[in-house]
Amino acid sequence: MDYNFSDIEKKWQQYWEEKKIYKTGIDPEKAKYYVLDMFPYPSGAGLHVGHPLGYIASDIYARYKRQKGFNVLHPMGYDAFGLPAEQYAIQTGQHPSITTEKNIERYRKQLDKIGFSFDWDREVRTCSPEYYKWTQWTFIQLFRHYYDNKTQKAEPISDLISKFERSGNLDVDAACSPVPEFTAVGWRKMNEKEKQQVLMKYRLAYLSESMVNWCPKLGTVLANDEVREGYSVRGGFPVEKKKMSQWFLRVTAYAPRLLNGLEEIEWSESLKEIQRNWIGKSEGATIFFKVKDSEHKIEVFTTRPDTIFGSTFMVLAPEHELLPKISAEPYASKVEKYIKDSFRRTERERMAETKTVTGQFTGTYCEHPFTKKPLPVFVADYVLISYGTGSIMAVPAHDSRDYEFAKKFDLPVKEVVTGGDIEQGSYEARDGIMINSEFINGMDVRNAIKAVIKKLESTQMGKSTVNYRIRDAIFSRQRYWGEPFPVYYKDGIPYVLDEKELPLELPRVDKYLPTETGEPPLARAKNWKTKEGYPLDCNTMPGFAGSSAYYIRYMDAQNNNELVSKKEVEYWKNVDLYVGGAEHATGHLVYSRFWNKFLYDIGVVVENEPFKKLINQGMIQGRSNFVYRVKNTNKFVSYNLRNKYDTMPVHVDVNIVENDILDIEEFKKSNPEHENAEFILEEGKYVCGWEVEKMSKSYLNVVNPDDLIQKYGADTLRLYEMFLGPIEQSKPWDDKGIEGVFRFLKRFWRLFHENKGDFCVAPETASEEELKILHKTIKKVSGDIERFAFNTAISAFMTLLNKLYDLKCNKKEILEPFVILLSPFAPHICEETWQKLGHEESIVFEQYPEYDEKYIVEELITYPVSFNGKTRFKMKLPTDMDIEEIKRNVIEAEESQKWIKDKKVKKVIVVPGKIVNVVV
RNA sequence: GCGGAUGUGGCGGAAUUGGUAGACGCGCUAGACUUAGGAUCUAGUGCCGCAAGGCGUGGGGGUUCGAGUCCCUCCAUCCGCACCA
Repeated sequence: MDYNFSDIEKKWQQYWEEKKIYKTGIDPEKAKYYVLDMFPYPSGAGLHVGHPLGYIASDIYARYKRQKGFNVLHPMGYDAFGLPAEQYAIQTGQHPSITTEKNIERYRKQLDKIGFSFDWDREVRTCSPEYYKWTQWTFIQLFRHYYDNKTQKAEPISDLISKFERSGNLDVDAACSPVPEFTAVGWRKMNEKEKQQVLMKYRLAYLSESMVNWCPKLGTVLANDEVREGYSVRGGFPVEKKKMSQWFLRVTAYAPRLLNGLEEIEWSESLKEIQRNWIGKSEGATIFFKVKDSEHKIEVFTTRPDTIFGSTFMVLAPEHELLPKISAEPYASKVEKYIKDSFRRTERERMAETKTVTGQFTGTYCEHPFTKKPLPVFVADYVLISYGTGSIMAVPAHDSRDYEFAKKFDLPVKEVVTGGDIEQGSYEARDGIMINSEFINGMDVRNAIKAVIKKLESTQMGKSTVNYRIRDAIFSRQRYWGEPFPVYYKDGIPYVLDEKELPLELPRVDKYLPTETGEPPLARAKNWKTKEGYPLDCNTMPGFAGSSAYYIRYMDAQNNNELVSKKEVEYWKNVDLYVGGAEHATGHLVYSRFWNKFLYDIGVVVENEPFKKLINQGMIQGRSNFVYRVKNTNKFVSYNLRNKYDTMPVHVDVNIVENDILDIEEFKKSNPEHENAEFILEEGKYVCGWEVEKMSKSYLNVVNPDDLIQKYGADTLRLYEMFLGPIEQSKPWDDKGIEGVFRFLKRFWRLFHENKGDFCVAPETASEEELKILHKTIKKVSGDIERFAFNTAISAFMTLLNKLYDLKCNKKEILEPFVILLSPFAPHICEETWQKLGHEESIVFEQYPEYDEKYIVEELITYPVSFNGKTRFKMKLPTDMDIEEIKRNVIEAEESQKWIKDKKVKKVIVVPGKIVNVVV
């Protein structure tokens, strides 16, 4: 009987589903293990061969862990809110939920065919009200909490109010937006609106006016990582700056914990480094510069307080709020013009001109905190409002941008650290001795920094400061297809709905576009207000809202009363293994860590970090094929002959090319235009060229898993995707080679069947040699799975199978463990053979074989013998032979004489069990 | 500019701690079986050389009895971030 993969796979997929094999629940007898994949956005294009790569890896690991006796939680769901469905809705008028539903159905069918071990009873969809009820619920909690720097955690706003009533905000050390100081009396004097405005500065979800990336074409605000070079990443529309009222999440409050938390999780160093850079901690000092003849102070942040005596001017960002207040005539109007111009310039223009320095004197001077000398104040767009305080003390001698600026505006350059040549350029290194710097002269940079900070603090002109690059996340989107905010406005003041009102469901609208007045689509909804008649917020939440806590919801997906019950979360805790793409390094993986830490603070979850171990699977790129059309003809010339003609490369569908050889007949059929095409062949074949590109429909290089499953079966697909190479490496997809693993499975099948095709395994006891190779494979494969080296595990299976063929071994004693070992990789064929071996239970919970050390050790070791580091021959010696004896044996060996000859043996190095090296 | 990753046969890749470089697979070559084969099996396959042998892990240098692996330096490719004070 042949290996009929399609019958076998259908049979077992049905069996698993009917018996609910993968259904999981709390089992206090077993240790839990939570394996999670990043859930997909169900796009209209369906899965391509790159998507399942990570899912296959995690599925193998989940199956392995089950057989190792763990209670494995392995769920799947859909990140179903998103722009493509909304765009489609705009074009067709069809509600996005319909398209989304359809796409999900297709994804599910494709996923099912690959044979994953998901517990589908726990499925979540971010767009279903039962799910987003809890996204909204969490938002309400964020609104009702602030971050206390003393306790280093989120605390209820009600506590903050009692503090205000007791002593105002003087003793409060909290993460907040700039807020004036007030006393208890001051607090009590405020009216409701004023109180709410103050509280808003403290909330972890807060409303704030801010400069945002406004995309008029999309009618929406974009996050910084959604804008590239002044254009929207999706759609490529121009983006401009605009002041808008937006919801924010105070992610910055958690910056230190987000940074420190990285120490305790097993993520790749490179990914942690990306997060560290994103959080961007820098230590330095805040220094206040008094503005001459004014009450105002300019606050700057610097990492080099030691260079303070080298500061010769000040620069503010164009957006800086002090500018209009301090600019003095006759410069004020010029400053105003400069600000306007810089706003008009798009990000792209500003970036294109990084070489040209621009700026404008404000007519105002600051006082140097130590020398009391006047420093001119400039506005220039090389200073960014979003970093630090939006203002700097310029030290041209020791900062290259300040240096350029000083040269252009003819400002003094004062050297304060030795080591450079300020005629040539700035000297930025931290090596050198302080000069021209009064009380810090002669110190090195490190000590000078300490001394300056000490002095600043004692004179109250500054303080030691830690600054973070990370910014609060803008949380409003002016779109339809997202979670509505559970927020209403009373007298223009935002209040959150009571939890009982949740979910606040998306209303129907006539169109999925902004209104004519530029309001978000929800403003089109009739009756978009509370029962009491207060208007509801018209924004929706961004994509990361729904994906920030989905891993928690899986633990208790059906629970309608809580985000997650105590019982469930105390059992499942957090994700042990998370598998997904590295493109989420700064988005999703920062936000969900933030989200989790907040939920931890308010006692909903029990772990500080959501994802203990994380594996980034590499991207599967496309491998495009080309044919070469002779210009202005219908003639195509084979790859290696193309230079003899004037040709043009044309993409050709990779599905009609095999090993770069074009299927000419299929090519002719593919397009009426090609029906009469002529071909110039080499050696009777048409060879195509190739290139690595993104996998995309337009490049005709999309490989669909369904087609491969049809041709080879899911088990082959699973094996091949893993066999391709290390999981973390990006690589182009290439079908060539899939035959190899297919052949392996066919050979595996035949091992259990006689020539006639009947199932047949031998009952005899296995030989020493057979047990040896089996146990070595057990050791190798389990080790490889533990370190996610699935490609080498598959090699080990192939080696074992080849060896069993050599030994003509089809003994049950060997084959049974073999089937279990292979089952996480190729579950269908293994269930089938397992059943044929006489087992009634599914192999899914069969105990994973353990290796026995006694079969691993060898009595004889083949030593490679080298002379001066070059291997010359091999020699079998007993494992337990002592070093001196090995030396004697090697030197006296016949083959050695040839290499020693008349030379003197200087030294013999023996590494027991490894190698012998003779130095002559 | 800064940061990260990668570089090994015709191809995908292996070598987990400095110890036989090229496991395993593809492809290719030759042969066997078969009505046939895009099935299966056997043998071979890093490069140069008839051979003995020599050369080989992006280039150059170093440490070591011994380097794909460690150090220095240069080059190439890919991916992040980008006026970060």
